[in-house]
Amino acid sequence: MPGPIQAIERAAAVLQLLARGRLGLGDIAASLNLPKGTAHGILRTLRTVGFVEQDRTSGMYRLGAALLHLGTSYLDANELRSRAINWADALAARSGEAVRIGMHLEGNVLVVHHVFRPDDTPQTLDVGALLPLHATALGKVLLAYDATVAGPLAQRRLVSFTRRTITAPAELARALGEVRSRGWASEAEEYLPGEAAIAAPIRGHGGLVLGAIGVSGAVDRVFDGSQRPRSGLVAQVSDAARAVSRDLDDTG
Amino acid sequence: MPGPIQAIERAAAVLQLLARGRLGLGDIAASLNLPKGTAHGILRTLRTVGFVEQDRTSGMYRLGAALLHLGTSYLDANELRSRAINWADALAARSGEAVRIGMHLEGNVLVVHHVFRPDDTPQTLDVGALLPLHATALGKVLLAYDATVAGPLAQRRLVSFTRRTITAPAELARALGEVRSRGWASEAEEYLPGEAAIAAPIRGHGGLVLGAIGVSGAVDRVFDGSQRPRSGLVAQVSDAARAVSRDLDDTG
DNA sequence: GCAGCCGTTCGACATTGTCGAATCCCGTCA
DNA sequence: TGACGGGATTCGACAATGTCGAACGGCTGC
Repeated sequence: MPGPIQAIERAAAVLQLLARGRLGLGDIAASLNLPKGTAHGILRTLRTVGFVEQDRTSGMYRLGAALLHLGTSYLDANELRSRAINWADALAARSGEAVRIGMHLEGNVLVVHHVFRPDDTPQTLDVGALLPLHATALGKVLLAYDATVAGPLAQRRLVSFTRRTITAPAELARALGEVRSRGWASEAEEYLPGEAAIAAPIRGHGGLVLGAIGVSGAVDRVFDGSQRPRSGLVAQVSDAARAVSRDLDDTG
Repeated sequence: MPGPIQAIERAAAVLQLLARGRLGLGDIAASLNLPKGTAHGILRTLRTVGFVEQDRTSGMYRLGAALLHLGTSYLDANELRSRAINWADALAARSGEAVRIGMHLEGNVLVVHHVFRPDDTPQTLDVGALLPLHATALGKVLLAYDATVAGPLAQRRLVSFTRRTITAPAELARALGEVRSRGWASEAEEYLPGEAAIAAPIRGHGGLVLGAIGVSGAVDRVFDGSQRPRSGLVAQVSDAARAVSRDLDDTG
């Protein structure tokens, strides 16, 4: 494979950096080990195409509006998401909980679809959000079934979000074995206090795991009195996952 | 201003192209007047950074998942949106209609926020969608108040979406004058049959129009018996727009 | 009014991307 | 099965292009 184009790689790195928040030219140049002049040229170009905007007064750079449209255009073309939308709605209605669909992206779970819990409480849409692999039910499913996901994670430190986050690699490995044997994953207060989740794998052509679908909600609704995921919810999630997989296999 | 970086400009053009749908290498090269080899190098680079994906079997290219995260990261940093969220919720609750907030992007209205109509009917989120300037209430507001928006549009043909879409430049100019004198814009079945909308400008520092906020819904709910926008709704929208503007001015 | 910081410009250099032809791969049709 | 065709991909020589670091200019806060 011949070499990638340097300027484009650098521009992408700049965008990834800015996704974490607005930065000044100096910070950007320093983070990427680039001369200020070079970084400025990249920024200037990204600004002309609308991928980056600059604060008039402070001079700081932030992401631009054109990226929003590109991001949502990705969603429209996403096979997994478009197939899963109907099943996700049904799952949310039946389970009474919020439903999310996730895929692997560079050591994270990328949320590609989100159906609000069917009640009137205000909720924030987290389509496009990145979640940790090891602390969410969606992520555990991806880790358990996709070798290309699990490999890179071995290098990374398992960061702790709550007291119950799994941070020991051995313990995570055991949990993933359990996921594989049961065919679904769960999580209680490992990422957000008071929140629990259940997820199952979505499979494509030859059983290949493409993503995960799951419900999440208050821990006392998702888990029963004996600290276990409610079996009714588990069945609903598993059924939905199988339905999406069948859908993908039929037409894909 | 020194020249922008060619490779990055081209990469951006490729992404904009792919936002319209998946394409083969040949199509991309032809559309951009590039040799296939050059286009391939750009695509290969965009693939390594996750901005583009390629179909294993057909070889076709489509946008990549990394863009989704960038797009939503833009939303998090967007001042206008974050200020307006609370007011948009309130407007939706009071009016009983869907609320959208739009900004100008390259001759279109970019939807940066969307609150569903507060009932149980299924609705699709169109944050990130691009709407026409001349056929929507949000767009008319932007056209009426922002010279940098109106200028470029003069060159473009006014495409027709329904029988009621304004396609004559003179008629549009008259309508925009009316918008300026009233302080708000409306639209009935000019974009989607059965749909009507009302919108008002959101202003920043020195009265500069940054975007627009408005409601949209069934034409017989938004308009009254005599084909005019319901005055109650107009007042609600105008109030919301003023509230957001004040919010922006206070802290911006 | 001075010092330091930060974004921006500039021009010489050679690294880097560009180009178009040649190659490979795969699905299709004879 | 074998030849065809359309597509993606590779390759290497060329020079156009991006890179670099130093110098500039405007701003803020001492």
